[in-house]
Amino acid sequence: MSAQIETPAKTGPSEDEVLRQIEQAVLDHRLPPGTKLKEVQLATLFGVKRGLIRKVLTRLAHSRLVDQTPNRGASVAKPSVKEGQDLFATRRIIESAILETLITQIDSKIIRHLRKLLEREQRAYQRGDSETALALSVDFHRQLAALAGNSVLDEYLNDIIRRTPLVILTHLGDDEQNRCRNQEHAAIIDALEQGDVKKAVKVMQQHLLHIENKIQHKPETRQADLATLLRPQSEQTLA
Amino acid sequence: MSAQIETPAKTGPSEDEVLRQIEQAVLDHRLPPGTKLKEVQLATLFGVKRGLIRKVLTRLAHSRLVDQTPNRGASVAKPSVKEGQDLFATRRIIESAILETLITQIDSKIIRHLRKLLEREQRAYQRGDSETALALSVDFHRQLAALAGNSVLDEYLNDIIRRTPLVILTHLGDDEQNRCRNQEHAAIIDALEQGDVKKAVKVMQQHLLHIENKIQHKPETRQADLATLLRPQSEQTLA
DNA sequence: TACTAAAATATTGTTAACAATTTAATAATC
DNA sequence: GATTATTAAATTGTTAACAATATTTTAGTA
Repeated sequence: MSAQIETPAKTGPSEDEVLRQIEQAVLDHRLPPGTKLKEVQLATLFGVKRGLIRKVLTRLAHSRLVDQTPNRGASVAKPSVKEGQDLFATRRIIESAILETLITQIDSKIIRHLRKLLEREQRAYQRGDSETALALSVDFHRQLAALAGNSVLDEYLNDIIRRTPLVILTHLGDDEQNRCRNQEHAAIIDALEQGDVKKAVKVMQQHLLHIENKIQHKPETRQADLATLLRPQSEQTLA
Repeated sequence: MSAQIETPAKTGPSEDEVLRQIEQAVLDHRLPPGTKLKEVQLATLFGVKRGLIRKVLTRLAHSRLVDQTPNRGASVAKPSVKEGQDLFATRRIIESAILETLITQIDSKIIRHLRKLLEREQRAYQRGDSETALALSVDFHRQLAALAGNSVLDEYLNDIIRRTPLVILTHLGDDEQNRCRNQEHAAIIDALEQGDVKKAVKVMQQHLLHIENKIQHKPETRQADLATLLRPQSEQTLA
């Protein structure tokens, strides 16, 4: 392989790409709540200008993933207990509505699609790949929202999903116990297949309450290394 | 009073103030969908720098109140029929959930507060002040959301409320017929007072469906210019 | 006139330099 | 040593100048 002498004017990632990568890092628990997001550091890390980062941070703050204080910069948001409770309560409402919307258009193809996703999730879990398992369990909820076909509900659920890790890490800690149990995902698929919405909704409610009920007072939080952002790009395999 | 010779370095409105004013203008039907939002024009209008406006437009686009196309600037969003339907369907879900949350904490004080608001709305309507009437009827829904006490539900309802005029003006037109009927607001208060959530929810559903059902195929005032039609594949921002 | 091409204008996008502020480091005082 | 001042460094915030692109106007041609 030949050495590259001249720097080839590498064009960095776009604004949306940077945004997505930071969102993904939060989702993957690589960026814990409270992490300071310094502009020059991010700019060099992503290979973009500071102005780009600045704009992205503004957008992230607008959707409450980031806290911005004048003259003191941005950091990954740390939702209050109240906000966490409200978020989960709303999540139950939205996810129930998604199931009720989805049931009207369930067919065997959708069921197969969901089972396939679930299978991958289970396999990842069984082989101890908890990182992939987490991503796939998030995907399960996302797929339900997308399949329901209501773009606004989809939008809102995705907003909630992005903010959920912040609540869990702030108030519960990064523990296997605080994640989706995939046998409940299985039960939801079963109920959908049977056309039993009420049951599907009930399981979903319990599924979410399982975590929600734990939200009380916080344990600890530490500052994370921004360089973890360089590691990532683990392709979140999405069908 | 002495004449002021020197220009006193008037400090313009803040970023948030500019944002709110534009949002309010949309809410008041003063800024119809499709209106071009030119940066310098807005900057001089508000007495701020262009950079400020630029940031505000980014935020407005992030919450789908504004459409932004690279190199062609921003304009007030024109939601599609599909988006309009999804928005209204979601609104029914959210407002119902708000009523169900609110009912657990209803007391005579809240009822009095709502009736007072309703009275002002009715008076404004009766004296032909349709601008105030519109604002107050919006306030009715907003107050319900605020009183329910779930900050995320509140956030989402406000998001929907801000986007609703865009749907109505794009697909129905600025007509008295396409507004809240305040006798239905009255019926909702009555049901809440009686502690009858089911009835309150039912009235709310009808209330919203009254407008929602009209959304069909657009009377489309859009003058299709050839340049836009010939432009290859506008990038669809996927949620 | 109707159409095309070219120039002029207007508008958005980007950048680097600088200002303002906060944070960290060092020195001074008790 | 602990606490407060003082200085230095780092970080965020702002701006004006310029570049890139789009739009309008004008001129040219059949």
